[in-house]
Amino acid sequence: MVDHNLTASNSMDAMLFLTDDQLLQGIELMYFACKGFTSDPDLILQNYTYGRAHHRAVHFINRRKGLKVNDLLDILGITKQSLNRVLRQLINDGLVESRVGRQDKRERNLFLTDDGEKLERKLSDAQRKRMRSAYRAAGPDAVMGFRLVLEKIMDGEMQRGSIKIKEK
Amino acid sequence: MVDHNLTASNSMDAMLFLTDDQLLQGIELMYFACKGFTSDPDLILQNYTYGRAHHRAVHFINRRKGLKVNDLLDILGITKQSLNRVLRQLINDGLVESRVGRQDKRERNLFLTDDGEKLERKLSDAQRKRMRSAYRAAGPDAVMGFRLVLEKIMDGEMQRGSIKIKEK
DNA sequence: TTTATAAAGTCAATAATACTGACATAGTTT
DNA sequence: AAACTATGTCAGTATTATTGACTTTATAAA
Repeated sequence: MVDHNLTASNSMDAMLFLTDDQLLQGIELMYFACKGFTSDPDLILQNYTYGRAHHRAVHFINRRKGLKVNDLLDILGITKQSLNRVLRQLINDGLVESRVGRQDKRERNLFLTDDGEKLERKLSDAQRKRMRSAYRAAGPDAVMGFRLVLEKIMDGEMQRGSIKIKEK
Repeated sequence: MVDHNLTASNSMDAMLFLTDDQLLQGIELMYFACKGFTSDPDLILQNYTYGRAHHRAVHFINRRKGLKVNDLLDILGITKQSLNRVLRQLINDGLVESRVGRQDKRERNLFLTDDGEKLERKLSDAQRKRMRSAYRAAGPDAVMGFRLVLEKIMDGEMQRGSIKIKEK
C-alpha cells in the first residue's frame, strides 16, 4: 500500500501519486463511478418517457429555482434546440413551469411544479442514498479529499470556459 | 468552513456531511467533474472519425492488453452490436489487432497496434494532465480520500452486478 | 458422433441525445 | 425606427445506444 503520511509539499509525492499508472487508475475510477452514478436514475427513468436529459434539467431547475433558460443552457452546455425538446415535454407534461420574467419580459424563469418536485425527489433519492452510504463508508476526511479533488478537476475546466456557472 | 477534524465514528458526522443539500452538492460535483473529464478527449476526437465509444474501447484494450471481446463488453456494459461497430472500425483502420485465442480458438484477444497506442497516448495525455494537476493541487491526503469515496460509490454498483470486472 | 452450447460477428430497424442552420416572435436598447 | 436579445421552433444529420434475428466457427456434452 501507498504510504500517505506525507505533506503535499513532500518531494516524493510525484513518485508516489503521479505515475502514469496511478493517474490512469484514477481516470478509470472516475469512469466507473460516473457510470454507477447514473445507473440508479436510469432504471427509474425507464418507466417514463424521459431520459437523462430530462433528469439533468429537472435537477438544475430544482437546485436553482427560477433560473432563466439561458442559465440552464450554460450549465448544461448544450444548444437551445437540444434543451427545447426536453423542456417542452416537461412543461407540456406539467412538471416544469415557465414564468415570464418580471423585469425583463423576454426572460422565462423556470420552476418545478409539485409533480416535477415529486419526480426530482424520486430520481435524486436513489443518488443521495448511494452518495450517503459512500460518504459514510469512507468517512469525513475522505469526503473532504473527494470534494477537493473534484473541485480541482473542475477548475481546469472553468478556466477554459467550458463550464459557466453564474454566481449571483 | 466545515470542521473535518473528526473521526468517522463521531456521532456528529451525519449532521456535518449527510444533509440532503450536502449530498446534492456532491452529486453536482460528480456531474461537472465527469463532464470536465471527457471534454479534453472530445476536442481531440473531433479531428478523427471517432467518438467517445472508440476512446473507451481503446482505453480498456490498452489497460488490459489481450482481453477478450466478451471481457470488453462486460466492462463497457454495452451490447455486442454496439461494440461491434466501433471495434470493426478500429480494426479496419489498423488501430486494434484481433488475435485468435490460443487455447480456445473461438475467442479473440484484443491488442493495440503501434498506431492504436499512439492514439491512446494522445487521448489519455490530456486526461492525465488534468488529473495530475488536480492531484497536485489537492495533495496526497485528498487523493486518498478521493479514491476511497469513488471506490465506495462503485461498491454499491458492483453488488448490483451492473459493473463486472473479472480479476484474474 | 451427433447435439448443444459458446464466442464472435453481422444486418436491420429503432430510440435518445446531441449537433448545425434557418427562421419567427416578442421585448428591450440604442 | 433599427438593432439587438431571449426564447422558441422546424428540418436535417450524426453518434451511440437499443432489440431481434441470424450466421460461422469452435468447444463441450450427450
